[in-house]
Amino acid sequence: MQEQYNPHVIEPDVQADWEESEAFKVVEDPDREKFYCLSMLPYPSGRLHMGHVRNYTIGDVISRFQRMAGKNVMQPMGWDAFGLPAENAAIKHGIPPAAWTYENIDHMRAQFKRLGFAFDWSREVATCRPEYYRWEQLMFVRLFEKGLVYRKSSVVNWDPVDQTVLANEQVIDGRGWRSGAPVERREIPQWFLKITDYADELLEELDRLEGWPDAVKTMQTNWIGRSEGLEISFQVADHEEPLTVYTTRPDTLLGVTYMAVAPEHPLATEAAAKSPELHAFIQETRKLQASEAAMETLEKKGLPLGIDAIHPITGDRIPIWVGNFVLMSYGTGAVMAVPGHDQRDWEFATTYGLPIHQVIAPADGSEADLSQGAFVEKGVLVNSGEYDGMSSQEAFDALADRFEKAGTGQRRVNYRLRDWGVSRQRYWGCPIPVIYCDDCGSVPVPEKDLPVVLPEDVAFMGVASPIKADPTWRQTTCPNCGGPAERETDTFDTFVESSWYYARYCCPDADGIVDERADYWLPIDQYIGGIEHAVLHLLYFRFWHKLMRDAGLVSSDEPATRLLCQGMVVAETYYRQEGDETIYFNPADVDVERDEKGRIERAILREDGQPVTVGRIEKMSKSKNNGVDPADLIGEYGADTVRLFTMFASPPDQALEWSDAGVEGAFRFLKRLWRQVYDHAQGGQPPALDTSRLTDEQRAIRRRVHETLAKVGDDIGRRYTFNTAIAAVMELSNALARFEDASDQGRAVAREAWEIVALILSPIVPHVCETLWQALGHTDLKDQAWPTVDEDALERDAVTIVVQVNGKVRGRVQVAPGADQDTVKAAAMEDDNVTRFLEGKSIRKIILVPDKLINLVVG
RNA sequence: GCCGGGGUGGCGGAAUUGGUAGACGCGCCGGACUCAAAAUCCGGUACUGGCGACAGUGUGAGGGUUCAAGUCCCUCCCCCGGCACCA
Repeated sequence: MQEQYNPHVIEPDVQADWEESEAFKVVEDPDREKFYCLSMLPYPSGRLHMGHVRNYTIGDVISRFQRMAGKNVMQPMGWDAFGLPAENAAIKHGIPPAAWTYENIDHMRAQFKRLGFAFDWSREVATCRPEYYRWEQLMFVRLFEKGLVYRKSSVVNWDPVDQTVLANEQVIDGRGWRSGAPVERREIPQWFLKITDYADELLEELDRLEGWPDAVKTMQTNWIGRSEGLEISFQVADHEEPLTVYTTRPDTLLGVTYMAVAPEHPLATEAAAKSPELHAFIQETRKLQASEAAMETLEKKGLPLGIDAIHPITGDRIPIWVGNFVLMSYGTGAVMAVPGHDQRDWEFATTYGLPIHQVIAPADGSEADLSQGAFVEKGVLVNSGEYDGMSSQEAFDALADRFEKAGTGQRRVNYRLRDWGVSRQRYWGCPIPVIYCDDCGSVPVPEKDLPVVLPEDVAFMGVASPIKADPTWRQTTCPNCGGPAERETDTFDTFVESSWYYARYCCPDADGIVDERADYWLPIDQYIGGIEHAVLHLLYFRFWHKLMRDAGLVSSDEPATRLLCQGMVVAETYYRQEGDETIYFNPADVDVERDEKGRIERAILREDGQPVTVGRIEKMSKSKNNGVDPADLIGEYGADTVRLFTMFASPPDQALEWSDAGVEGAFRFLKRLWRQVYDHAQGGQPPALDTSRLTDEQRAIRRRVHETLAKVGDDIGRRYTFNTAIAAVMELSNALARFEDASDQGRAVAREAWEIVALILSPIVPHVCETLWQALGHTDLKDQAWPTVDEDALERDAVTIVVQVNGKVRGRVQVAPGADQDTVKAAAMEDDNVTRFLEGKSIRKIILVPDKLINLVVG
């Protein structure tokens, strides 16, 4: 053993050994309990960032712990390799997206290996390879045949200059990010998967996902947004077609004072033909962005169409308006408005001087002031003729019965969830396997003709997709009639690839979507990824699993039993304002000056010695220039230090604030630990531990060792609070530093302690622990089991009880464990400070929390 | 706008089921070692008052429940994530 801790020597050695012995390669073994630990696969952007390091370190710690707990652990890795950034790189630098992507994958794989993650690399997949995406095309074809796929028009952002569809993130302040041209809304035909067919199951099974965070389950519940309501048809004056709306509050029907339709609604189109003002308004709404956030925050505007609906109960004429906030693609493209009892309707009615009628009164008999805002709660009907006095629920039932009998309405369960649009008008994605024939329509590509391969050796001319720009790629013949036909040139949403990769890892060489090995490994025992995926990815992933189940490919209902959502990695920002421009400086180039209390006084750019402004703490990003390159850190401190700090700085589900000084601290701890074990090992092999012959001090330190062992096992194995596990080992290491006992049994106690430390820290810092373990006279820590707590070692002779008087701490007393109230009280009465606060008062009540606290309530 | 999460010393955080607020680490202050510096080691460090024992205050703001509240309830403020074509 070297005297100095040198990660750059030991880490490559340990990693070479893992590589040689294929230490983390696993095969199915029905006789052993399996554990499938999966971290969300990365997009190969080029270099690892700290978010990756955090995500995969968490997964690695859990994997290594479960391995020590005796499970057959699979931890695979792969690449979410299709996506927009590869196309951007191609457009900017002229490199084909495929070449750019493969280069990035090679670089990042090497970085992963340098971090010492226990991945089974034999299962690696890259989603941009035909041998991966062909199975996804096959799945689509089967869903097509099952009727779970359909094509309809939907809205996209259109850049009129670049003549291309823009992603929401490519629209900045309503303009295309490259062209700067105002973006338009455009409807184009696209493919959809019927996720709404599974809405009920996706909702109900959330209740059974006990290992998922409540936050995720709540967000998914709200996203699916199941509601029970009534679909009602309103006659339109001088029109044949009725106007159909859906409402969850039919009890407010008598309070309807206007209707609103989408700008694309046929009634709006009809009215606009006669009114230049309406025409101009509708044209204006085309410039709005397609995103929901943009729709919801825009100023609500509208104009009357000059067409009236007929109220189905009163027969009154109700004006129909066009509203910029109504979307044609949701529901029927029309809504009924009840300004008295819906806040958005109230605001619109107030702006445009539309009447506000109260039809619901508070159930408790109080008054609702509709001049201040809508009364949105349920209550008792008023001003509603024969329905007056009914509760909201009674009125719901009465009105639903009435409309169903009359055939002008029906009860309906509605979902906020919309079907999944999977078409993207981009090149670097999986081709959608459909052929268009003038005679046969949309025909799925026959299974024998799969995969439809995306050409990889392409050049970008401008921004257009090379397979759209190339007139020959799409030419084909119809598989049905043999006539000339064209291929679909759209590709899949990349969420499709990430919806089933976890199943492919189980059997990466299967000749089919998956084979029987999938059912050995699935469901995933622990899934780890960012909270930003709480809804979209995690819902599509659950949906696709059910599609595979219903196709007979897997037998479980849900893909993952336990989910951990890790927080972001954030860091300080430093900047200077130069005119309109904000220039950000990397924290590595800035020196911070502090006052004598450690508060930041100012920050200086090292390069020019001039001050920079200390900005707020933000997610690490290129734009804020506050990223830290993991490669640099590994080069300086080694992988173990980076892993240790990442796990120590905060609990996994919270934001992790980067701190260079904190990394130093982690490195210092490993150096100290190394030194302590080195000093101990210099003393040679101690005799066997004889627990019957220990001194009080030896027993005390041994109790701490086993307490720490129990706590760390609980923290890593159950609570996933790796930060407190590390803190506990640090405390133990501090205690062992003060334990200077060179006697035989003293050294035997220390030996046991250092062995346990090496074992329990090994999931987090595997390289240094492997080396220390060997220095303590063993071989191969990687095959060791998690140590067992010696319950006898945990026994105590005395406990400290906190003494409170009226809830304030006034003293502490030592008593035997399990002491009863009278004993504790008697001990407390001997404390001068306690009796001081009891003087002249009588004890009214005593509360004892056994072995912890006694509260004397006096008055 | 809607849905979800968060706010505790100078900083990251701990307090697991309503029971000692501030573990552990960073920073800072003081000391040892050194010709000196770095590294390392030792001690101190929520705030206010006090030599001290100790007392008072304190977990975003305000209110409430309780013997006891960082933790439960109500109102409000601020920050972060998501909002269906970023991944």
